[in-house]
Amino acid sequence: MQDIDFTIRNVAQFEGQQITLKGWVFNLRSSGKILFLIVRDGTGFMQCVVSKAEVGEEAFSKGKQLTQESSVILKGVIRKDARSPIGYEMDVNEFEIINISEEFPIALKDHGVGFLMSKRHLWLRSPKQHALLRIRAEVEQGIRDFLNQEGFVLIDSPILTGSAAEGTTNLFELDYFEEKAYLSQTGQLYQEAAAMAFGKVYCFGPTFRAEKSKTRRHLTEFWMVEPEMAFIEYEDNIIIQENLVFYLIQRCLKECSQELKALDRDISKLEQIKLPFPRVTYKAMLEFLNTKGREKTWGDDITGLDETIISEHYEQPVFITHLPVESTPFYMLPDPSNPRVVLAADLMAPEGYGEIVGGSQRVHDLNQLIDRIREQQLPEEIYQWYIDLRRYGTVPHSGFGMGLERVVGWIAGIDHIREASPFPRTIEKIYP
RNA sequence: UCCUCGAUAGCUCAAUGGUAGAGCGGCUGGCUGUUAACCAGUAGGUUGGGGGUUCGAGUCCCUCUCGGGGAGCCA
Repeated sequence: MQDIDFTIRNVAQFEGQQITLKGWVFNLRSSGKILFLIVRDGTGFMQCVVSKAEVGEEAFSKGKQLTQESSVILKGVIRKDARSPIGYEMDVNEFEIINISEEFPIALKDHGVGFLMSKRHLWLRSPKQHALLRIRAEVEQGIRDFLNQEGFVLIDSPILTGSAAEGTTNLFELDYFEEKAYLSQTGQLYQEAAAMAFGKVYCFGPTFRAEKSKTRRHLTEFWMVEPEMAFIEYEDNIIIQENLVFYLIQRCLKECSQELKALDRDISKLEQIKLPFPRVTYKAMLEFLNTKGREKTWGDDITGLDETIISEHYEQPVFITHLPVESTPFYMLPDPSNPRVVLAADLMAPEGYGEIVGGSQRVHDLNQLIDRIREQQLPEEIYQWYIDLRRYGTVPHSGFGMGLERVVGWIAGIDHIREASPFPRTIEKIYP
């Protein structure tokens, strides 16, 4: 029964034992009498040695027919070997070929990203992509574990919505039984409703933006976690955010060291992250940007280039706080002590990665909310249910949204977030 | 939507306006310690589509299509 449990990831437990390995030939080299197979089983990569002396003439010549990505079942003994990157190899004494793979399109050499994305269904098998998506899985699980420990309840927001949440960004429109509906760009407003029922809640799922963005930071479909907390105000909201981000870094350093190594990530950059994260007001950040040659005045957006400048300057994630009221969504609460700004903060990851979290305290006063909706000339009718939340036992509350692919991209140290998604959707990529 | 760069063998790329090539991958053979192995041989092309200039276009011009990078906007 023991060999059923064998995986390359826990190979060390099987030294000296006869095991069965089921997997795929990642690469192979052969000579007249010895065949080296690098086999992957989904958990890792390991070299397996087939020698003619061990398996016999007939089996050996059969083995020489193997190609890259052929599927095999190998039986053999695990042996410690200093030459192996994982410290162990397998001496094969018996093998079965499930399928001789046709010529695999992705050779073991450099390819262009356009080609690799067109073969995304096959590219997932490559070591770096494999490592990246394992890190994504760890981050996702980490987010759930952290929030559950903190007493949050998962309340899924709908993906099909009848109205735009923020009114500004482009939505994917679709026909909903002869009415217009949209793919959700945020679950936040629904989370506010849920927070009034459960206290601390979150949603975690795909969101959609039909903006024609073509940058390393954008996807048209991306995953976002959106916690929302009743009775939590601006300050505590920020503390939860930095604790979550810090937790995710620590967790990946601990659980994904192999993956980070496979990606050549400089983990010292992650190891030096410490709490609390610095906070800089929007106003002070404009002054900083102007010392870097930007010409920013009050009300200007912090653009992608600005984000790069900021996040290359700071070694820690940094909050940009007290954003100008005129350029922020209607639901953000103006600062009672300075109505020109809102009690909101965006979190910038270091090393040039830019914004990963955006959060704010929400407007909870009925009349103030109606005023802000009117100021921004939004269609009041469709927000009636949201306005209702301020009629029936309204309380101060706060929340934030964190982009999964951006966090994964930063932790993994990749240069474009599309690789942090198994099947990324970008402006011109819907297949495969 | 705009700016910019690009499209040549399966892939990554080369080729001054003058006979389309290399490396990798494939195939055949050789090799008992290779880590994207190495050595020898071999097959593989409507140079993205259309139009134009020219004695002659992969190369110059126009246009369309597709793709990379970036802007705006945002997580």
